[in-house]
Amino acid sequence: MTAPDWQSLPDRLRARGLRWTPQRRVLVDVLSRTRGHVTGSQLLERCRAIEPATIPSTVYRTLDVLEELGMVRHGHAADGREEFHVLPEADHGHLHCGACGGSWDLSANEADGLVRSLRAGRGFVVDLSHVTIVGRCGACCGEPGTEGW
Amino acid sequence: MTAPDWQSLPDRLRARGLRWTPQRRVLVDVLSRTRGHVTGSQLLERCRAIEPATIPSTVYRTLDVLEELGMVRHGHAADGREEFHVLPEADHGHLHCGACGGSWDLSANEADGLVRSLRAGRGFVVDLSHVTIVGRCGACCGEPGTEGW
DNA sequence: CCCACTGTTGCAACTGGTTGCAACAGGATG
DNA sequence: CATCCTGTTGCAACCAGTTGCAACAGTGGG
Ligand SMILES: [Mn+2]
Ligand SMILES: [Mn+2]
Ligand SMILES: [Zn+2]
Ligand SMILES: [Zn+2]
Repeated sequence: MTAPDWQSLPDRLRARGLRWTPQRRVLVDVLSRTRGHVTGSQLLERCRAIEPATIPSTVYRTLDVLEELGMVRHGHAADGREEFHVLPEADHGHLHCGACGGSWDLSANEADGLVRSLRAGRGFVVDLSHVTIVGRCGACCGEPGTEGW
Repeated sequence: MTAPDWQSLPDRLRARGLRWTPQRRVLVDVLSRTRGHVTGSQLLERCRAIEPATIPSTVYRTLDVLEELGMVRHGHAADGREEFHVLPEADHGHLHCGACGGSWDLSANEADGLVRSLRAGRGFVVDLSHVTIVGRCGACCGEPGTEGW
């Protein structure tokens, strides 16, 4: 969970027998200026702003590579679509309100109870960055709401 | 969370101004013989086994209607795809091992700590049927594994 | 039994994303 | 600088699922 080192990325790719290509340069450029959550299609869009010839499959395949290298991490939004986190955020999960669409981070601290009890009771190790809890936020709780869960 | 009453479904639809159609009959027939989790495309497949002319959008739209009536409930598998639960199972979440692909139910009991603390700390009410915790199961935990999270 | 109202269907276009494959191009080597 | 190896790209087909819309068909009322 250390800060992403974009400068050394080309060398780390080559060290693994992988390559530093113009297409990867564009995506890394976009990512290095991105904070928080982004979907694949948003990243594609931003790459196309720089290089209109960008191909979807290339972007998605490169994201896979970058995830293996630990440069990004994906989770799933409430609708199940992949959402990428650019490091170096602390590992965290998400809360999502199905009524108002709001989204909040779930700190390792808050998830600690669950994480501990699953580890103790089952030996199951939780991937916190993949945890998305859907429900209804405090503000929406009393109100008649969209059943978009 | 009571047992699904497929017999009275036609009347309950009509009572809401909705209709009991041949297409819905096929899907309900399939659902009434289904236990556990199913994806939409699996249901489509099974409907087509009975009525080959079955149209995808009709199935998915009908599932939405049935979910509003409480006959099914959807969650999201580890890859984010929708997965339907046919009642009358107790409300529960899921654990999914990213290494071996295994899947286990997460009882309300086990999730209680998290549910309570989110309610207390934030007023957030968790939709347990939508909770899918991804990670690594006890068996896979030591072993070198697929990073399919 | 027929009518009219309106919910539902079929269809076609579209979205986001994935896959197999042949052509291409990093980059290590000499 | 030329060569070769193999990772990567572009493309086209495909997959699961969604949407807008015109035609269709349950259903309750007369
Ligand atoms: Mn959902
Ligand atoms: Mn995932
Ligand atoms: Zn809310
Ligand atoms: Zn496992």
